[in-house]
Amino acid sequence: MNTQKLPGSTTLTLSMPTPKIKPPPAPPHARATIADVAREAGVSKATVSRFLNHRDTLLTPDIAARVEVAIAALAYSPSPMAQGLKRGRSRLIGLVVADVTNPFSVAVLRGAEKACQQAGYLLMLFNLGNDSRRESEAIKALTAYQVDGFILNTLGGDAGAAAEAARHGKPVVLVDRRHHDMQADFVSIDNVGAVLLGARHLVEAGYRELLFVSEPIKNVSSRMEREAAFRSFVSDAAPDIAGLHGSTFECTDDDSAGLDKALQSLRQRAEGRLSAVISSNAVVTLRVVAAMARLGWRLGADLGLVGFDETEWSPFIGPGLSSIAQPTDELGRLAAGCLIERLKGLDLPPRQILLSGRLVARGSSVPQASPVNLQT
Amino acid sequence: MNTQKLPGSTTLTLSMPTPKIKPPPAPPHARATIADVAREAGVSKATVSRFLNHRDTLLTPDIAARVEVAIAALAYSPSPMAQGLKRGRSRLIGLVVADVTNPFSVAVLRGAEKACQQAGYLLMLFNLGNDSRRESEAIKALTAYQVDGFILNTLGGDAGAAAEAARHGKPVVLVDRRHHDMQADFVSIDNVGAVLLGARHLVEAGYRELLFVSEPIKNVSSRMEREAAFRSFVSDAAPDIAGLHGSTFECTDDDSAGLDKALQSLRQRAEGRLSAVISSNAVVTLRVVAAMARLGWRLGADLGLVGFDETEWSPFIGPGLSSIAQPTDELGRLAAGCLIERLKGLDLPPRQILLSGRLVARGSSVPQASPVNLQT
DNA sequence: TTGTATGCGTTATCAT
DNA sequence: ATGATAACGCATACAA
Repeated sequence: MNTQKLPGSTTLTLSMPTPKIKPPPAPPHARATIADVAREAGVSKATVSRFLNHRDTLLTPDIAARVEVAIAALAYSPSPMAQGLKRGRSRLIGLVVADVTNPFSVAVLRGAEKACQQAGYLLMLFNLGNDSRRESEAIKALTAYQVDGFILNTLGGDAGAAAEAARHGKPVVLVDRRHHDMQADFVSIDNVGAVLLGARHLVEAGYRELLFVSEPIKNVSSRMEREAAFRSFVSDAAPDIAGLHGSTFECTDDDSAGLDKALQSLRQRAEGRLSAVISSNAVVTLRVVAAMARLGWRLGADLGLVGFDETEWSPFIGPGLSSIAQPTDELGRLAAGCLIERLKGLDLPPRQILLSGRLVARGSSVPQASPVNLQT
Repeated sequence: MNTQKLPGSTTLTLSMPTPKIKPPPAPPHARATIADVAREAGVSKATVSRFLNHRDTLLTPDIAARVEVAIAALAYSPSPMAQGLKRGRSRLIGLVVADVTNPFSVAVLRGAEKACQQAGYLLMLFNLGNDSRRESEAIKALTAYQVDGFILNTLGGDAGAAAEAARHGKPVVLVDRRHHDMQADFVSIDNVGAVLLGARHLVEAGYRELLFVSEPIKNVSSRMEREAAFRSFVSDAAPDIAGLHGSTFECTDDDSAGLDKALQSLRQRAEGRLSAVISSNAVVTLRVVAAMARLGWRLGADLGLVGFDETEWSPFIGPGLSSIAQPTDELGRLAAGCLIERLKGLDLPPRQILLSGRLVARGSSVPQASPVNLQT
């Protein structure tokens, strides 16, 4: 043990009493490893590991104490990477979002992130930028990182992608948009109820010619459900309400002219009856508002409007935007909560959690010409 | 090799011709490892690894081809976890955000996420929820995961935290808020220029009694810079402009009464001169708008307003909100870009990248009583 | 109760 | 040019 070769060390002898040949006392600012702690505490790595993971299996108080101080002294914390490699799980949760631009997504993100943090999970974010083709890419990248589970708020176009994740045994929770027959928890607003809330409100306010404006339905479940709910509301209620009529319109990002035309023909159809729009989310709402600005129409008076998603700016658009508020924070929290329960071992058939929306009535749904300055 | 013990396998012999004892051909849906590929291609793990990482060191075309098909056949992709453990880097970037609620943060996040994705990095998100005490917690959690670098948009109150990250050799880029004398790249809007843009615009429009409204300045650099810029604009310009006067106000989340009072005393001070507000970000802008709604004042006519941050809803608040647009997407992209350059080995002294803002003039900064309906 | 040894999936340092 | 092998930091089955 004495005459070992120390690479790169000449045998110059200084006035050091005991040469103390221990391996270089750890490079200045590298993270301490479990081995360092073990050495410091004079125990084996296994003991340290047990102290960390199985505090139930009794250790000698003496030893436990030594390990504890060593850990504190070295500011040791285990490497999640190594743990992940060994355990197969990572305390990471993958969050895939269709579009971070959408206020709804951000709000959900916010709730989910908070819940994850509290449970000691970190979030890996993947934004699709509304490009559904990248969905499977996202899942792949995230599974590569051994995320323990997924929160998905995607178009679900590439159903296979998410399904594969589930097949790998990773729990998945879908938010707002359900994928076709997937084994996964699902957290969403009660779309049927929410649409009813908005539609009834408009009818009660006196509007009769209704238009449901949505982003391209494609196969997005929430859009389909909302549109279907609107349609059936109209056909159910029409017999009882004189002059009630409804139609729908899909509005793309780049075709503002099309939207203008749709709104004009709406009022034309109305022939004196009051007409109104239900918009399927905040992005669409803003498009409708922009169209009305172009047309020089007044919210409420010339055209009623109730939009999905309550935002901080809803109160301040024109006479105030009436909206159908979603409990976004709660949705995010619940989604994360579901996932974490599963990760803790909960084994139940897929659940559906439907939260109800809340109507926030403002000036955009009152037909009487309203004073045009701001009001809360 | 024949009579080895297969744990849990009785020696029952079926009509299988060749027993083909190879280790269970991989549990159905586990990810393929480099060993699987090696076996499939009939080469060593080392060769596969070289094929992946050192395509420059020539491999026999024959072998390379075999490896290639094996990889494709098994849909193999390396485990970032294992790579991280071995290499010490993870292709992960930590993004710490003071407040995901702030539209500015989200916009930056969006730009950064895109750039990272393109460069093959994934984003780990940590939201502080405006709780600066959790800053070091965030850094710690993220370093634990071996993130290769940080993008920080935080209060910087806990300067030590970020500094420590830098000390660990991890590159750091600060967005919008610089920390006290930290060795890090810094990406931001040119605050002085931006404030000038807004202030000059208001003065040109005829406003004379100016109020700068900000969130609590604390030690946040961007808030300090903006406030200072406002102050020096006023003192510089006052000699040349009759009746010009300016003051500042810090507005907290919960004290709407205080804001109301501040605005009222502003108009009182004005004594007939036109008064206006510059707000330091979108959150504050909304607070000011809310206050004006409470007071029943008209934007532009009763009080001028120019706010930092252009949003999708800016055009539709009252007569349109005049704003100082920040190139948020670009800021995010640049931040990520800086970081990735560093990760590629670039070794330069810390850079400062300042982008200039753009004034978007709308109705909220024209004093003439404007038609109250929406206009773009 | 504690220590020893092995393996998780990679990469890198040796040989060959 | 390719193959065996030893880490990386940790958890665990097994031995003591």
